[in-house]
Amino acid sequence: MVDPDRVAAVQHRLPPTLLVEELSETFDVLSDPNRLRLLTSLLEGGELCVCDLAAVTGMSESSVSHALRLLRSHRVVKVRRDGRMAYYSLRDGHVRMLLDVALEHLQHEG
Amino acid sequence: MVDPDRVAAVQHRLPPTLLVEELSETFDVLSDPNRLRLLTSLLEGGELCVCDLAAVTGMSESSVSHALRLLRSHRVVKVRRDGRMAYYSLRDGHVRMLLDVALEHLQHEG
DNA sequence: TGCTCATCTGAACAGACGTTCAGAGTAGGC
DNA sequence: GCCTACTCTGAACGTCTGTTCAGATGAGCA
Repeated sequence: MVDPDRVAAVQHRLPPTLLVEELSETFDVLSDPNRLRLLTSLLEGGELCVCDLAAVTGMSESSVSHALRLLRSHRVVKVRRDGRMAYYSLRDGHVRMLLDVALEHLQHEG
Repeated sequence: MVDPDRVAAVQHRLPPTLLVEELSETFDVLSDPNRLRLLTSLLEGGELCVCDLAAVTGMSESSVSHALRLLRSHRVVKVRRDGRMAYYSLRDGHVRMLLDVALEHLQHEG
């Protein structure tokens, strides 16, 4: 260890373990290409059913359903049931913000 | 398929495959608790060497080195060499923005 | 030249992840 | 009732990932 004082100071200002893990789970949800395609589809389409999401993204309907379940459990998307149909949409605007900032980062990467 | 017109319209407005994959990689970098701890340490500490980062986060120095390599390859952190020491710091402000938006999302989750 | 320390690296192992597959549940049309 | 269509689910399989371990590199110092 080189600078014990700074180590102790930084350590005290770290976020609690639980929060760090929740943050990592949030980013994990966005770390899959197919899930990102589902979310951008909902960004453009507003509200779409499972079978249409499968058609847009080229995924199987089963895979879409699994993915949407994960997104739902993290409160990223919400579902509206109508008969046998299930219409999914984004739950709030944070997804778009996260995508925008990440896009900016990529552009500044060179 | 329920709404072929909308499916085609949304499909045309999806980002290209390569971009989606780069986006998912960016979020993947942030999807690990230990890597997040390293980044928040750098947010607080400004510039820290590998051994101090290991002390702050409780990780092994080998694990820290592996993680920093990944962060470096994605242009999230940069390194300044001074003799046998390696001092790491954040490369730009996007990390803080991403963390802030994700935190906001968690608070609105309920 | 030797020795120590900070960092880096590759291999290997255990655990997590996303897909496919097969099947169940349910609503609507006939 | 019967059949079809949309959605959901659990198990299983291959893949990816993060850690540990052992060792290599390179800089500083005597």
